[in-house]
Amino acid sequence: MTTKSDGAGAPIGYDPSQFPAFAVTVDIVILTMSDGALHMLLVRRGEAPFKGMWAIPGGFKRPNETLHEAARRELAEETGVDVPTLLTQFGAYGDPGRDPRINVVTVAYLAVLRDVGTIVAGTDAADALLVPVGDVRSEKLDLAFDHLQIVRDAVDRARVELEVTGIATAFVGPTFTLAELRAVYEATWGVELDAANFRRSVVAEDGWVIPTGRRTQPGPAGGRPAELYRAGRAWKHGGPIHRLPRTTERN
Amino acid sequence: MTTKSDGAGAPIGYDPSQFPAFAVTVDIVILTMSDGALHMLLVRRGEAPFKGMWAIPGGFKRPNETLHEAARRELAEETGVDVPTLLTQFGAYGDPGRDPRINVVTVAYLAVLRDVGTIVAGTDAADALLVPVGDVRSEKLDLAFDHLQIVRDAVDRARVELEVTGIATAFVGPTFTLAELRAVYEATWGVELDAANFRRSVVAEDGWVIPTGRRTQPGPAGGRPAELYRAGRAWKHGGPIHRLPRTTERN
DNA sequence: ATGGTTCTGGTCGAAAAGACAAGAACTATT
DNA sequence: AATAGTTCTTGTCTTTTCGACCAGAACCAT
Repeated sequence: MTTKSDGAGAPIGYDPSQFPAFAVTVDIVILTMSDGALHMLLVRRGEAPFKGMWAIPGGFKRPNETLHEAARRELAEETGVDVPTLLTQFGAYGDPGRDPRINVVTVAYLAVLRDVGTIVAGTDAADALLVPVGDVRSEKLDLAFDHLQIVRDAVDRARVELEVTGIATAFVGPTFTLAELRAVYEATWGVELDAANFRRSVVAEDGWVIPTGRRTQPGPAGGRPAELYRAGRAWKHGGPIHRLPRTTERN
Repeated sequence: MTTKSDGAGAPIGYDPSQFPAFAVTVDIVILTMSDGALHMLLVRRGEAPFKGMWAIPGGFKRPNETLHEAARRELAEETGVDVPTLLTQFGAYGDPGRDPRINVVTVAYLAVLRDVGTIVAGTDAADALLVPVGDVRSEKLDLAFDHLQIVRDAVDRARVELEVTGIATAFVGPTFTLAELRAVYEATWGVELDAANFRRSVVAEDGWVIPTGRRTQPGPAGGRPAELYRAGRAWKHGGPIHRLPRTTERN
């Protein structure tokens, strides 16, 4: 049994055989926009348990690295992408039996990326797949372990982050139209926003987006060419809150 | 080394000797209001390392319990308090060397409680102390391990929760005045709010607080007796956002 | 030219935020 | 008892923001 003699936060007078041993892993949920819908990256498991099922990329934490470094390393190893700052830790999962063989506690990270092509480049493409998040959340796609719960939490967190910080610009390219940016909000929230009001709300926030002066080519259906913007400073936690305009009934 | 052959989220074909072993602990930051200021509960370490220093209560996770259960159990063991729903996980910490002896990954929880008397009752009072959070954050009080960082993150999280959910009512008693509730916001945010506007903002939010019809005894300085309220439904994550009124320049 | 589509800017009413004044209900002091 | 000081509550006013909707601008297709 554990020593609870002094009530301190960490074990006292322990030796390595006195506490239950756990494996610690990190899992990374990669979100990205594709075809106007929110997608995420999955990998297929090649061995038991859950052989053949889809899972979130991840792996063991090593003793000589931080959790954040482990997540960054695993992501780089499996996808070839280096995302130093965009990794956000959003939860730890340690239910007994979540891995049928050993005791595993996993720490989950969230990354929002814009370019899908460079993501799958570094890994075996046959084992990696970009799927709509909606298919995962609606259980049209079964995930290994408790990864469904992890994905749900990841999307919830992404919504909050989207509202509080400025990571929405991480979803789009280095230069983007406000319609693309609006699509990110609409896809993650499942709502429809007024284009005019969204524009004002975004532009009014000082330094959020910076106009480049250039314009896009209109789509095949025509339409007025949209102005191109680039991302301003991306706010960290604790920055001012950016509320996105709500939409109400319309007639 | 770890197998990264298939790029799946958890180890494949492993056996218990194939992955680095970690101890997993849970730490609980207990926040409460006392004398109009935000306080937190600390325990004193009786043995090395960090002997004699203050630390957050916590302890080992067991293999047959969830992280949440572990936090709840450790909190009950050390403080005699049972808080089934108010425990919020807010971070995992696993930097190498954060415990000088073994590899420890800790999962941190946040609890906001109202009644201090019942908290310290269940434990050895000599080892437990309620201190102002300000003293910890300003490093007037040294904490063991990386607990200072954990406390800082806890308060940051509490502020967000306060703004997004209705847990502010968890800080105050079962029945409270709006001035007490306002003090919670002012203490955690370090701002001053207009009493009249705060009242409206809180009462307008439907079901947030419920008037009891009774009144308080005025303080020694007199003053009009305040109406007593009790907490309405406490909103969970995903509920409507309650913005607290901002205060601007005054002259 | 004409109609359809998409982005941009303008306006207008409703709602909310914030400042401030005034009243209400108490205690303490003279 | 009258008065002053304190604290909570209510009222009102101005300013800002939100959300809806319309009209124009700039493109495509036929």
